Amino acid sequence: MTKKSLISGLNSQQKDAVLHTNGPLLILAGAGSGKTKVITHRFAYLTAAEKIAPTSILAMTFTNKAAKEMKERIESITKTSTKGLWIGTFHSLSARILRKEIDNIGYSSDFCIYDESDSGNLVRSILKEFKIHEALYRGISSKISSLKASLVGPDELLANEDSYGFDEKFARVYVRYQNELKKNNALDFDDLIMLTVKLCEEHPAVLKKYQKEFSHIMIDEFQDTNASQYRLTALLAGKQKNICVVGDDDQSIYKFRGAEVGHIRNFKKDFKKTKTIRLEQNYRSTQNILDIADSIIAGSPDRMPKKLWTDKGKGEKIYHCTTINEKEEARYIAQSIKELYLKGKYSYKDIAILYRVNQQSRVLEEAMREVGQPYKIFGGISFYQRKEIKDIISYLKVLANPDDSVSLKRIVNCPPRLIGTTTVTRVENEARKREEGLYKTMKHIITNSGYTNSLKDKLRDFVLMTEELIENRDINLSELIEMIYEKSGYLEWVEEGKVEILKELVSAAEGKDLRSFLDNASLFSGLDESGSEDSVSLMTLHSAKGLEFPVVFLAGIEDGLVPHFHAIKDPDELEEERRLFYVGITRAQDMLVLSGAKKRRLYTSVQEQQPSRFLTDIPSGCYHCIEKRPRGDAAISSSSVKIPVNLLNRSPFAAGARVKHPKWGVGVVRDTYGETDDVKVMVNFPSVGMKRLSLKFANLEKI
DNA sequence: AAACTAAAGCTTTTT
DNA sequence: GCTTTAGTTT
Repeated sequence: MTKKSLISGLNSQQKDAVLHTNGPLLILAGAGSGKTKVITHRFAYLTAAEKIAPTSILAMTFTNKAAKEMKERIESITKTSTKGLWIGTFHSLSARILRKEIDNIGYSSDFCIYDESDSGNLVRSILKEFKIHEALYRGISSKISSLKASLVGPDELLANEDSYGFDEKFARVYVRYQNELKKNNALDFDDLIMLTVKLCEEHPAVLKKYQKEFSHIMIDEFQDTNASQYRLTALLAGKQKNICVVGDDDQSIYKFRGAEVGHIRNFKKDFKKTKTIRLEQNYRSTQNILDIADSIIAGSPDRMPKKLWTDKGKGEKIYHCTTINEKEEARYIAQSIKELYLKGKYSYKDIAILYRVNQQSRVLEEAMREVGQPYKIFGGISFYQRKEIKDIISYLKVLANPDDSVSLKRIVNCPPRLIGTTTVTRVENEARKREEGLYKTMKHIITNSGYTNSLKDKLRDFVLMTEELIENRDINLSELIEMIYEKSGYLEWVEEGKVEILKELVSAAEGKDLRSFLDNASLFSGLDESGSEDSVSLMTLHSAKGLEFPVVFLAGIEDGLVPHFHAIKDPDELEEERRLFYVGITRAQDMLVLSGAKKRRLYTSVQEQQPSRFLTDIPSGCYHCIEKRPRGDAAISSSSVKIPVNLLNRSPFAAGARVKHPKWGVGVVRDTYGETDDVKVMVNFPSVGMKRLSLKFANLEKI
């Protein structure tokens, strides 16, 4: 690609951003302003025009999805593969550095990576041993995580006994946790970053090497960086300071995970001579939507000034609908979606319902079923978090790294081998005495006297099986997994219905090697979401960040939900709620509908709800209010039988079917209704628009 | 080891 | 309210 064509499709600010290749660059990228386009074109420009080696550019994102999109778009611009380049998430790229260098700080390079549940289990077993109430493990895990995110390791905590709200008991757990991780040859998510920082700080030669290697650095979603990530980027940017950060302080919504919006707001102070570029042209939303968004975010203090604009025109009206309760709200949304769909302009995948808490999805889901609209809820448990998958992954982890006692404990009695808690505790005590891992201790027990025969027999069976599997750990991974299913008896033991997903795991492993497969299993939250079917998307406001939809419904715009009642006391958290609302609004391209209920059931009690306080920041006249009262038939419809969505679409002329009419040609069925002997369908024909037809008379042909 | 009962949760969650 | 999980029973 030529130099010129790389910048030809860009607006002037985007061009400036691409062309500024030396020194720190801060790109304030408003919602929908084409930031990925800028990053990818900048990457291509650096390599094509500035002759920077692609391997010398470090491009870090937060999510695998963002990394994947970045790679794909770079590939399509440069027409070259991005394989082996330094494009990826903070965690995966850090892991890559550590695999090479971690022996410098006394770890082994074949470490395994613990996900949240693995480290949670480790914390729990420590609490148990320390006789601390086990149910506290969640809070303790998250405290450990946030300390690590702030680069406060156990040593730092002990060295500053008077800070961080020091608690001796907690400190003991923390120290022990970190020691156990090391014994298990394991790193948790936060270690991946924290230890990379430690590596760089304690080994200047290593740091220098990577500073030299990465002549240019780009960071996406910079407003989401936590202290350790910020330190890492600052270290790597080093003297060359060819660091380009892209983000939007208005969209900072992850403070609760350690993200500090100050990193982007103070970037210019930390990096002298930073050039700042604002991307303010929005290519996503109508002016009406941007006006609402602006009136909300304008009330945010300390923000970096920005004003989004569009040449799209005013667009559709924006609505705010109030209903008597959350069920009516859900029904209103589902009904509106149905009407919208029947008008034929939008398909289901163009529509999203966004909400503050997952709990809200329940009523919305119910209403969608009642009205018979297809939907998909995002953000449930992912493939790799399912119990059966985690079990098998644990087998693999043990085979790759027998020191991993957390995974070992997970599989030792699964399927049941009569090695229950008493036996495990017995082995654990022995392991502590011998200062060895569980697996080594088991091996010791079966070959030495002083233990009962029944204990030895049970453990011997398990160890022999494991040894056999370890011997085979280098064979084709799919075959290895099938061998685990067979030798462990797992496949026979597991419930009928679960066999299918175990088969999926085998095919997911096809052609991969054990180590990288395990890294991916920990570092990836799920398999690729197959988003091909036409359905409405339901998700939280948080998960919607980075996405866009032609039509967006924001449900539960009430005080207590947006802003959430946990966030109302603290001004900083309240501001984050405002930004969250802003993120929700700016997901919409053409149509935006806000809704709220007067009464809402939250847990046990029914609460009187007030409209969100943020709504008062919107000038009157910017949106239209609707007061929805339940109609007389509401009671009847709520008691009507719920028809599963998949049954609704069984007829050959179900919604979504493509049909051919002798006169009007090909069209798409949008709805069916009427009795079985006189079924009527609504068909959208591109030539003539929506038509109501009776199947009896219209000579429709399914194609 | 399955099956039951009691109890504790409960904001958001990129890795 | 409802779901998940820990603990107890058989």
